[in-house]
Amino acid sequence: MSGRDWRPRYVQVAEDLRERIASGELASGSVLPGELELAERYHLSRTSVRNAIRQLREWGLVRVERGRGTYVRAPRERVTRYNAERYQWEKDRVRKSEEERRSTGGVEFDTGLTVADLTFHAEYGELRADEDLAGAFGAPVGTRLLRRVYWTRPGTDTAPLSLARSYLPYDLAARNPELLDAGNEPWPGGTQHQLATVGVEVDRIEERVTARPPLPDEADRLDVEPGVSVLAVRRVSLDVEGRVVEVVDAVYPGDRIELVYPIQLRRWNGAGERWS
Amino acid sequence: MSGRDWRPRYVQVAEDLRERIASGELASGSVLPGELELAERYHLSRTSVRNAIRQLREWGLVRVERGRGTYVRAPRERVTRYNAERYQWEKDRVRKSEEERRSTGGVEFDTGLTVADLTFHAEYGELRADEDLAGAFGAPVGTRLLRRVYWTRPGTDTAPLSLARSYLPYDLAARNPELLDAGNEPWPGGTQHQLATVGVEVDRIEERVTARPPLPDEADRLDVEPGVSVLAVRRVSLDVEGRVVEVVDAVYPGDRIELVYPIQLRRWNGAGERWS
DNA sequence: GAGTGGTCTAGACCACTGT
DNA sequence: CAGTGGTCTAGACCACTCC
Repeated sequence: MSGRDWRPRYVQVAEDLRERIASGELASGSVLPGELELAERYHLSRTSVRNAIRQLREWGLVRVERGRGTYVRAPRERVTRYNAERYQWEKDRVRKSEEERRSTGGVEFDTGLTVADLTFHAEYGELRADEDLAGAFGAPVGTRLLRRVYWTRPGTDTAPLSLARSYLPYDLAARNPELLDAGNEPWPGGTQHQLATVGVEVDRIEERVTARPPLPDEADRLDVEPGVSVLAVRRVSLDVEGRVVEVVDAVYPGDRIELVYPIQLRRWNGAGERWS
Repeated sequence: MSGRDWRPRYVQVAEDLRERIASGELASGSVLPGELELAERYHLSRTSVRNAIRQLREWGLVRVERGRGTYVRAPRERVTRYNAERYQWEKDRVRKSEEERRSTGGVEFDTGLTVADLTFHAEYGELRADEDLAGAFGAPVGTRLLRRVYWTRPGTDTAPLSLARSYLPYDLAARNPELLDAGNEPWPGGTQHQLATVGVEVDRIEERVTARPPLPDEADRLDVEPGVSVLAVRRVSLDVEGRVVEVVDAVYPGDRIELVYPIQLRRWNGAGERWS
């Protein structure tokens, strides 16, 4: 370094380590030197080194494991989700044969993987709508809901790609008792097919996207460092009569997922140069 | 507290302060006691108190100002952006009179505010496409681009709602020299009208949404604490011939913005109960 | 038992803000 | 000037992992 560097020392250390990771000197998967050793090397206290490491965690560059060490993360490839196309694809699939439906699920749509490569988890439960959910359903507080929790991940990876809480009106789901049994998951054809078995055609889906730091349990399950961001998506499905038939709160690791939304505008159709 | 609380002390302090803020005991806008005083009150070291305050910052509950103090944030109302409707509305407006266009801009569409209530900033510059932008435009690296930086905020608030970098192919923009002059901003009618003056009809817009921690300068400008998340949106506009006519990289404070995307599915149209 | 990261202490000096 | 938050030190004890 030539001249003074006025940034705090711990920022300089973080920068230095960042460069070493980027250059491959610290290969992904390898262990960083222990905090005491880093402190010695950089002539700093352990506290300052820890501050530097906190930066690296927030940047998503390292993963810290208690009692073991600090590891360089594999550069994460982003998975791109085309939700609009995906839901249409799921809807089209509802009317295909069970065999066809069984062969692929929604995650494969994103990743190209087959069912065998995926770890899938589902938990079912019951719930009374709180104010928030009641508002989403346009139903009274206390309405009985079927609550389902999912997480999916590519079998090769250790990191789930999504964590989703789905809510269905209990009375609606109960029309087909099979829908109340978590043992039937993964359901061939997905939620839209499940809804179809009780006579519901999904017509319109609205996604509300926000970003926030992960809650502690989400950080665990999605394997994101606390301090990294997650995308929180609330997905509301409406049937052809405009009734809310499902509400999903999904959480994605912000650094591994990219959500793509296409917006088609109406054409002017040969109106020529009418602008002023 | 009854029984042992095994969480770290600083987490307990953060929780305690969180509850005091939620209950209104610490009103929004008010100053927290200094770190030394908090340390004394909780019988902790200043370091531990600082850890607690770091949590509150990540939760977006307090804002820290150096040399002044730590302030309780106003609970942030979320602004909801309906981008699909918004772009259609902007497109429709292209063919309205200049007077009509002049009266409202895009931000008002979201907030209901009028132009007078808004602070608007634009900077123009030139740029050669790097690999990333060249890929987005489907053009060679080094292609000349017009680069425009915007930020907007409600005049009453101190916090910008968005920070956007827009890129246009320079040769396209140069067909109307007025488009090269930042002095013409805010342009009545927005980008779609600007493009219309050089003969472009925008047909399709694609938004790619990700989440990440803010860069230091973004944290400054958007007034989010470092550690809080931002929504990063890349918006690509295509004209009726499928050419990329604009690329925008927009950043929104994740805790103040909600992006809504409607997804309309094709109807089955009286096909009846064909599911198996 | 040795090594790791997580928490915590009791100091210190600094730059910045207000009066 | 006094008070604030930002950085930094040189220790300490703990729970956890691995051998």
